[in-house]
Amino acid sequence: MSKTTHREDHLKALYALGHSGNGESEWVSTNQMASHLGVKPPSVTAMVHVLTELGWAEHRPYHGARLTLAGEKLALALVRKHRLWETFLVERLGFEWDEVHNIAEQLEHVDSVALVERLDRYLGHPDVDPHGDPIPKSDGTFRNMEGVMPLSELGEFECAVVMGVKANDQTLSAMRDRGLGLGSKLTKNDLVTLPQAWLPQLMVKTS
Amino acid sequence: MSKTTHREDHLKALYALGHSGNGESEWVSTNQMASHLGVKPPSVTAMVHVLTELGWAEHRPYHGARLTLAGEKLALALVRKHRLWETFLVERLGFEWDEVHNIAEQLEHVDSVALVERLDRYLGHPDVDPHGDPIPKSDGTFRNMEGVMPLSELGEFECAVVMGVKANDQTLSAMRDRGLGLGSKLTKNDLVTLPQAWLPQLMVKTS
DNA sequence: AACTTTTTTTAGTCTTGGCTAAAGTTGGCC
DNA sequence: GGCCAACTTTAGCCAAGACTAAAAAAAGTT
Repeated sequence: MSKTTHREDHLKALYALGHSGNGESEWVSTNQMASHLGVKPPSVTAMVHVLTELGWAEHRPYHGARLTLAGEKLALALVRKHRLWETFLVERLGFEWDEVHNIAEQLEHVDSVALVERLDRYLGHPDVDPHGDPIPKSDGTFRNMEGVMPLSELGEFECAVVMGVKANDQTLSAMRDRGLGLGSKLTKNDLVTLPQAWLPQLMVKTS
Repeated sequence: MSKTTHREDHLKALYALGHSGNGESEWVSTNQMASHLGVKPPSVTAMVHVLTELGWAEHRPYHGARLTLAGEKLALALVRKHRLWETFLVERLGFEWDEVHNIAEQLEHVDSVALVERLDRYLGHPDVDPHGDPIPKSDGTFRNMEGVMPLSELGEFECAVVMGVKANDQTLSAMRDRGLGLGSKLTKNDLVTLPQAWLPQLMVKTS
């Protein structure tokens, strides 16, 4: 493992264990991190010192560590890469959802901004990965999922905007051929004229 | 870099420098390998000892190293992965063929047999990568490249087709600017108008 | 409040791969 | 054939990250 990969793994552990979902980054004990990473506590202590030196984490000796804002941004970028790759592996290569974690773990450490952005575009800017976990955007924010739902579940509406597409290669290509893409505006009429199979795949929001 | 990645890099160097095209694995000096890998000669010596220990290379002190049959198999698997990823990056993600080498260099070290096989299938079992270099099959064999030679060695001809390009990223980019790519048709006239340095780099076949 | 247990950090060692400097080989040239 | 230059290996050191064992701090118990 490269120096970078090691640091990234510890950042991810801090994020995974310290992100209780409510948005606050919590203090994480070195023991927790050690068992999460499959490593002994002293190794974690050493790496936490490094992360602190880099300004990515803060450390209260004997109490634990937590990410700084900078560290959290980096962690989110990793989560983004991981979930995009998982999406690719399942939706494009046909892996089962339970086979992809280890592979994505390796792919997420590939260093290329252009690659991530192109992969994101290729996959149709998915909001969630195959496990249903949300995929952070490049700026570290999550897509606001409020009001976004499959076209099939939308009740009455005047005009809806395509916010995401969950479909395979072939379907995406067919959609593109019909001029459908992110940001496309749909009207009631489309509910009838579009292939019915697409309705659950088109994630939309009323506008 | 992981232990494995290091070994793989040295295997690849041995393959790249010792494969003169005619099929025989030649002796490669540690100096050559060192400058190819961007490392000092003593580091190469040390790794060559490791590869020898693993049965992947043989070493004649003060003369050089070369791959064993086992080493060559491993090297071919790496070349296969590298070229499949390059193909994916160009054909699916829309990268230009001069942008993909460094990214593929990282991707090729991802360890998963299933991933390579699925990627191969996803891409339609391609015979050559975006540079026109043949992609080894999983059994280590190549597509038939008979009749393909550098433009510089082509005698009389009416029309030739570009089957491959052996050039660095900069040159590739310059070629692309001139509209040159795989499948481009060349005529006698191009022998004069193209930069002379490109003639040995353009692998062509008469048609 | 003192003692014990648990957790965390520090100290010191190992491995792997890098480097420089020095010693050893090879090979060309007079 | 001997000498010099170039190349290669060996020797010895550094860095990073893992580990074990021991010391230090925190927390729980009576």
